Amino acid sequence: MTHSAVLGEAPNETVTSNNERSVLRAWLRMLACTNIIEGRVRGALREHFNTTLPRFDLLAQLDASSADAPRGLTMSELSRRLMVTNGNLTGLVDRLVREGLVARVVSPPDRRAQMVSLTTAGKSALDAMTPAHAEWITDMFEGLSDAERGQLYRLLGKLKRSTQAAGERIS
Amino acid sequence: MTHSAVLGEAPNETVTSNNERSVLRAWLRMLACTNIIEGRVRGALREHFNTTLPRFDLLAQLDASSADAPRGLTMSELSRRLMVTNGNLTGLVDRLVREGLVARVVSPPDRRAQMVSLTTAGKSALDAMTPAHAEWITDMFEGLSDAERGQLYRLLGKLKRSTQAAGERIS
DNA sequence: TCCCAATGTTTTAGGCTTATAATAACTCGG
DNA sequence: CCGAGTTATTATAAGCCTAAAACATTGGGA
Repeated sequence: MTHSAVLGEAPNETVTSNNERSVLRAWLRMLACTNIIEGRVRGALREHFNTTLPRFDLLAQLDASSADAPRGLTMSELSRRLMVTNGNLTGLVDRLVREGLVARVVSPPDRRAQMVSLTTAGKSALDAMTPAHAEWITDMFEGLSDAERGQLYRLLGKLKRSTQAAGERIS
Repeated sequence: MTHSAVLGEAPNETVTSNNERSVLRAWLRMLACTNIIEGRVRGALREHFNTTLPRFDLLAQLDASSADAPRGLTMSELSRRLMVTNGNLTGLVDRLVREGLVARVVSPPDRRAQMVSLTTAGKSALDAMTPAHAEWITDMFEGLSDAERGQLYRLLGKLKRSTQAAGERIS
């Protein structure tokens, strides 16, 4: 922790502080890692199961919610949990219904709402994909020890809280 | 903004190892952080500069390459550096040309190739955005100390190498 | 009862992204 | 010099994603 880091940079030609540079370096590396891993998962889902990451995520979310909500989730609740817009979900669910993996039925008590749920075929498809998905990720993290994974997890937790704090400073 | 934080559930404890769970936890948290930060940057670029992240990235890449390649980059070279497909770049450059931020001219020595370069307006637009962009990122990393940022950077470097090793195991 | 604000969903317009196919221009061996 | 293979780019088709507007239904007062 040098003086310059605390007190600000000497008046060089550079406007960018060391502080800022170290942040940008870390961010760009994190972005690169995420994109590599996500890209591999997308490619593997396509190659092995002929599907896409958003579809897998949707099926996984429905399955995870099945204890909580055995009759399924509404479009709005699903879009909240998947952190995507309602409009996006409309098309995504359309395609999964067409493939027979999810069912969408009007909710009797509120005819505006649609209950979306996994079909038997959807559950089977998900069960086939889940172990492979876990294996792909595990394989890509193989170079990190258990301790390092824990350290990464802890740091990312701190980063997540930091981003939330930053969000509140704006709002 | 996909890949919901759902997969950490282990409905079958006997199959999913602790090892695998710790990997999935770390991965989902990293994905969450990246999506949060990237989403904020996208929103801020749109709100403050009425532009998008891919366009900003393209301008930044051209600027970063200007020492290396003062006449600009070809479409293929640009797509390699931005890690997107050629077809993607065609539309992206189209829009930036329409906005007057980049120029695209046929390369005299090889009439198949297009040299893409920043216009004066493009350079000005980039210069206006760059400090704000750095500030947004810095703000979101504020909760991490210098040492923690370094630690994160180091761990991510190891992760990146790990993913590359995993890629070679497949190929 | 009827209106209207709130809520749930879809539509629309625009942009990003990929894989694959098509087109254009270059290079080089014969 | 000419055709085959290679390389650079664009076109196409499909899907993902968002914001904003439109549409549909509900529920609670006046």
